[in-house]
Amino acid sequence: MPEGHTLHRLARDHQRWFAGHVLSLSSPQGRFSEGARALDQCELVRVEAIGKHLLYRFREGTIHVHLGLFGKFRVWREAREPRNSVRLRIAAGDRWVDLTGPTDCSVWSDEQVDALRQRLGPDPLDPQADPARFQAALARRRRPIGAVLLDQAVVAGVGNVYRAELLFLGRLDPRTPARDLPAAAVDRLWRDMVRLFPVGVRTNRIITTDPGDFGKPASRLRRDERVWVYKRRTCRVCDGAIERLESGGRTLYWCPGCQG
DNA sequence: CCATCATGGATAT
DNA sequence: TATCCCTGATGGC
Repeated sequence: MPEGHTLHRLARDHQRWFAGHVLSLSSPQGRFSEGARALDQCELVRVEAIGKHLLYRFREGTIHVHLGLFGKFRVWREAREPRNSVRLRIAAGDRWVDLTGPTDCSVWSDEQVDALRQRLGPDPLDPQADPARFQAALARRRRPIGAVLLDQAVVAGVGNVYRAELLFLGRLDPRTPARDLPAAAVDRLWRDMVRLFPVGVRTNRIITTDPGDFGKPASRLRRDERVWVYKRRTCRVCDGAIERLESGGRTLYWCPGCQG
């Protein structure tokens, strides 16, 4: 789940449930006890997402959460004992939210938040994002586009599923050096992100196909129907075999017949 | 029961 | 490029 859309969806939900409320914070697992205590019973001002990062802003400080590969939130509508692995529990009114397995959950200063903004590339889910920064970053890199799309300093929020899908939609060979891409291809990558990420936020799933093609609503699509290549065996377009390629340290799925 | 794998990323070399 | 960290689901024995 945790590519950029997941974090933006969480920010939206948690903003709705918790902003303006005084929160009860705890760390049943114990590894965030100090931070939870520091901000316990403070009023949450707002929740925001930047790329794959989640920020809970209080007047007294900010809680930064990065889910990594394993992080997960679970939501309850009635009180219940948290499992032992819960790093952070947030409670207010009749909502209980438990966070397990994050790469990071810590209290940040405003300076640290600024530094994060500095080091991340433009986030296609941010209405203010500047596509020129994305174009410029690609023009500077000779590494393969497949690896470059995972670099959060180039564009914030893309993960292993979206990168495979974006490359397929653009019919791009993942091994192409980023700076060799024609302007039209770079343009298309950005436009596809701006088009698809909000679908991810809305549905809380990565969907890059057109549900209409299957004659059913997005919520009813099977997993292999929601994507063009990721973890698929055959290509929807040419029926050729989908191949796996190690790229940027992760497994990239692509169709050699269609891409390139 | 245990090994493997996963939508991520920091750090060491 | 390799190693490590975070957790949980799954499949083989």
